[in-house]
Amino acid sequence: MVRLKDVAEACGVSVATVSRALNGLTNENKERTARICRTAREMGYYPNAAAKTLKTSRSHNIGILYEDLMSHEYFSSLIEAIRRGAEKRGYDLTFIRRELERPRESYYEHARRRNMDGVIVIQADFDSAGVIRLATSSIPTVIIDHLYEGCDCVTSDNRASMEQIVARVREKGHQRVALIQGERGAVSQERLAGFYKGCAEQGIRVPSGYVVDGRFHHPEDCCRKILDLLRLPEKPTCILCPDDHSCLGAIWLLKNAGIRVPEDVSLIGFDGIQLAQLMNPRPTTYCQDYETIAGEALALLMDNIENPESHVPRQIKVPGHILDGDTLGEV
Amino acid sequence: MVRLKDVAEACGVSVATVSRALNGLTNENKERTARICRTAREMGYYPNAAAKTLKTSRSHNIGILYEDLMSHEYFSSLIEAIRRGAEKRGYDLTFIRRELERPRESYYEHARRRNMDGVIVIQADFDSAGVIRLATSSIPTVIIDHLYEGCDCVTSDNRASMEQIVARVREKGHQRVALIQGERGAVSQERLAGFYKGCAEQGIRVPSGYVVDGRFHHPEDCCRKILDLLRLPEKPTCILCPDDHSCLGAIWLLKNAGIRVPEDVSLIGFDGIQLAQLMNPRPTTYCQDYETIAGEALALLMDNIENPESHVPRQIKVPGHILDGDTLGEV
DNA sequence: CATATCGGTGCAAACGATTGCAGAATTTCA
DNA sequence: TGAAATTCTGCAATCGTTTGCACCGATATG
Repeated sequence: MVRLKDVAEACGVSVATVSRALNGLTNENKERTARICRTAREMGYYPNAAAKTLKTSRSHNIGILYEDLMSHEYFSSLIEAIRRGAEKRGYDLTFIRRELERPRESYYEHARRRNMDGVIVIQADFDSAGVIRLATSSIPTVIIDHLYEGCDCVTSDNRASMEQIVARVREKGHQRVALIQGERGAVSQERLAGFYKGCAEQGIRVPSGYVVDGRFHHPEDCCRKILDLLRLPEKPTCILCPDDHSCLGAIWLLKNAGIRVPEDVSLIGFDGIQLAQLMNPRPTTYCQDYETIAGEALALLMDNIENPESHVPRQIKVPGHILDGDTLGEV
Repeated sequence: MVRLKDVAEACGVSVATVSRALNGLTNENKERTARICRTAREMGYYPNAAAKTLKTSRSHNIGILYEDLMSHEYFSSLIEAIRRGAEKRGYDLTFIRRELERPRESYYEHARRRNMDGVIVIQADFDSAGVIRLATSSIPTVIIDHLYEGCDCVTSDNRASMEQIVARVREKGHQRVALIQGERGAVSQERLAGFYKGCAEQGIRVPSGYVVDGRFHHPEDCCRKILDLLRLPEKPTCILCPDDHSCLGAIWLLKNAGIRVPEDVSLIGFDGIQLAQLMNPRPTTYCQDYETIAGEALALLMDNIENPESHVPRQIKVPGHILDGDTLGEV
């Protein structure tokens, strides 16, 4: 391995000079500096990240925290977008280990041990001690899809999304609209608020029993809740599902019960996963703009990393858009 | 940050002693050792990975290389499986940057700079100089879904998979079976060989023009090739697609041409992605066992990392299985 | 009792980079 | 031309670990 020292010897200067030349802490156009850079390149020199990190306590490495579900397209697309952004800014991405695996190492400790400059939380149990510890620690952290007080957060504009969806549903003539929520949390709260607001604006009455608790990414649960809703005396004509995966799974499962979508009931998804566009029926859904979400998250993180003193935590809401499919019928 | 030195002072011993105590290089049961470990824990000590790496030149970090397509379920599932395995063995995973982004940093240099102990190549242009450089370097490398001479490789048993598929297709009565290949490469070669062997065994004649070049993960291309095949004077009744994504996309696109699957033509996919099971029709496909693929890849990598001298490169073929769906009809 | 053995300990030198400091070289300006 | 100002350079300390070496006390052996 070629060290700074080797380059220094080859050039007949000190390591300090080489270090400064390579890092541009000296006049670029000076002939000697140029020669050093060229020699370094020729010798195949590249800096040792560990040494650099040790000395500067900056690793140019950021942690990605998610607990499972990476194989869901929404999350993997998000990670991919983050990766592209991080690359562009000269950062690498390392997965944070799940706490389960290493008994005594918390997320926080892992991030510290690896000298991570910051962490982006993609998907986790936001009520768990581990995540809270991380979010309230001195390590710059950005949370996606949840809201913590005093912490950088990026989410889709869940409230507005619901208002838009309700408006679209109303356009199609629906008067009886139900909502299946995902797990309790900031996202669900926002969506619920948007749902009520949208219904109020559209003059849609929401009978009790039209808003039910459910789970994200859980087709069976979603299907069960749909069947429950359809057994109500005054049954809904359109049901909003927590996400595309639940929605699509539910459609599949409903077939067994002889229920067709959208003929018997309209369904709306959430996320806008690509592959779903190859489905039959294609879900009508709300596309989250994960490119922008990733970009905003990185921007916040970079600001926090680079200006830790002046950085003020923000909560950013990213708008998405409705994608029309086949699961929302006319009434 | 708590350093070894702090623990040493608190215990009234030298840093060397603490280091040895924590790393178990001394008699565990000794009372003093136990006390040091306890104190370290109480003080919230955890080792600094950068310092450790610098000194030992082992980072316990492995690189993941893929160039795009992470949002495809097959790849994200594979990465997830690798992550779980790596975690269990005490390793972290870091993405290798695409060469495009940083003009002068190659995959090899990135891996070296970050002191990566090894690299797993998930998906890449296997003919590119960068990947070859990496695979032939001194950095332990495992390739998934390709074969390099003298390098650890793990793939599905592509040859056998095709034989099985052809047998299943024959069972359903098909006599005219065509194959759309993915990009040229080891995987396609193996599948082609398996296809011919399977056809020979089943007594299926393969007219010229029944084997066409195509692309992986490219629905439009796949659809075009299918239409071409269906224009042949003696048109096939069953077509094997390069992968599920192409197959599903093609089904969707074929609708526009008024072609129904499996009524007008049977299609077979490859990969066995989960979400496809919620589709209509569900693809009949070959499930790759990515848990096992990930496990084998890690096992090879670990062996290479830990016994670089005695390690001999191997090529492992992992069997999968056929998943029956709706796209293979009876003739 | 003297000597060899042995486990445990501390000292100090690495690993490969960055950076404050002081002095050398260069430039600026009178 | 000479002094002051400015830029560049090398020295050496440092980041937090690991580890070879020498040493020490305790135990085993003759």
